[in-house]
Amino acid sequence: MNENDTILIIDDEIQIRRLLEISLTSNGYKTIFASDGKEGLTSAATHNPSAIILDLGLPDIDGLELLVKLREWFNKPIIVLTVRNSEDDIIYALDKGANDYLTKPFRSGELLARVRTAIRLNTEKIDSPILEFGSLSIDLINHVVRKNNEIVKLTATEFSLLSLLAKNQGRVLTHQFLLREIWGYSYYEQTQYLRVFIAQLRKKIEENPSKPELLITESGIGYRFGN
Amino acid sequence: MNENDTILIIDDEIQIRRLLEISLTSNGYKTIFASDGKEGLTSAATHNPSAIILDLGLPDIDGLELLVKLREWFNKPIIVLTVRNSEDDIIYALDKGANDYLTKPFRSGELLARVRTAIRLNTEKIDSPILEFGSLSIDLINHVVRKNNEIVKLTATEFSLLSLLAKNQGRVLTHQFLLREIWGYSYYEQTQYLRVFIAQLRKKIEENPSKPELLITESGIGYRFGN
DNA sequence: AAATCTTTATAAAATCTTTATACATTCTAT
DNA sequence: ATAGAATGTATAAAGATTTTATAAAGATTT
Repeated sequence: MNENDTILIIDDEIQIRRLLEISLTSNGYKTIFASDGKEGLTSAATHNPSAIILDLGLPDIDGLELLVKLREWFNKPIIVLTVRNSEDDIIYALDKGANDYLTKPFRSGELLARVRTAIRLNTEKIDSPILEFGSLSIDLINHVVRKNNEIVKLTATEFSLLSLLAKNQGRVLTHQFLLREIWGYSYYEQTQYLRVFIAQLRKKIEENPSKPELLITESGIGYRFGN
Repeated sequence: MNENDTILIIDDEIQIRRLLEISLTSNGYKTIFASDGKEGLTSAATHNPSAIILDLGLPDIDGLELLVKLREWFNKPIIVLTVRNSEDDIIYALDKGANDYLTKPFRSGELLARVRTAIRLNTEKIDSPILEFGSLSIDLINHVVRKNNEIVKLTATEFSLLSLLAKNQGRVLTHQFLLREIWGYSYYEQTQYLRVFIAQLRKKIEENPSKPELLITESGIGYRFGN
């Protein structure tokens, strides 16, 4: 379930960090910590966590500013956890892209439930468990791809790439986006990786790999799955 | 924006209903009310609201039961709004599919922000801005252009030019402006580029490329999309 | 040792730029 | 008012550049 979910905590209070670490790790999450805004930004970029818990009172920049900066590219849940209880802050944070807003002191069971909810809402509309496209089926939960009911053997990277494209069927995903999502934040220039893996996928899932009907090239932009 | 969003309020307290009605309608939402669980279920089914605000203390059945029943088929946001403040209730409600949980008394600005957030999170990945012009559609986010529902393959530059013109439908954009926006600041004299690309676009999207109806020439000035 | 991922090399394809040419429109001098 | 010049436009096509597909070698991981 949440075995691979990493939560980034951006907060400089030692006690809060301890508390969060205990309750999150004992519920199967991995945790990373950042104690100021700058560290938070780079950590989000390098680790690509499944969610961020963000304090607003940071030593270097205001948490709401950081929220806005993160939202320029970070599309996973951001849960604000802060002592600031003014309605203005709450409204501002939610309207700037926060998924939830909790005030300290907080109850750790509730926080956990809200983390679960945020992650669930973020993934459920994408992850219908089995995607079907003609004779191709992609089982996202069991990591199994079938073509004409026969299992196609894909490597981990091939599967990630295929499922990311398939989940966004009909949409052009840019080279940058694909590279950042699958290889990591700093790999956005390694376009060649994509070409190699797209070619491998086409060999495995296309009826006629030289005339692809599923994995479509958008020259100069990226790739698209299906129409 | 939220002009067509209808919110169903399932709550039997008159004062809460009045308060919610005022703040929601004055922010552009339509409201429907149900005062017990049974009415709530049928109302959700018949009106298919964009979100539900659910009180847990209902006269006929427990709100958490109703939540579970609703979630069997209702996939839009459900925001629980209740006096019940026990952590168990909060965790249970969130894990059973509530999108948010607010306790009474509540601040109406915050409630509105949470409603906005819930609706945004529910829809943001599903629909993207699509420009429609007769049989032509331009999906700006997914970078897909369709004519009579068939995908028109455009190059990156062609797409930029078309979407820039279409976003400014009816407005004349000068040669200089178009060249600077798409090719770069110093390209403002390369009017010939525009002619070449406009001609290519007309071949791809006009019914009759020699009598353009979408990409209109404004001689000596620039080009215009549509009327 | 086998499988997978990364990197390099190269040919092919697609796209963009530039040139050439024909057509259309506006302006000007008679 | 009209011939002719000047300006603006459409389009095809050649040339240059960028992007892509693919195989295969090297590195890394399992």
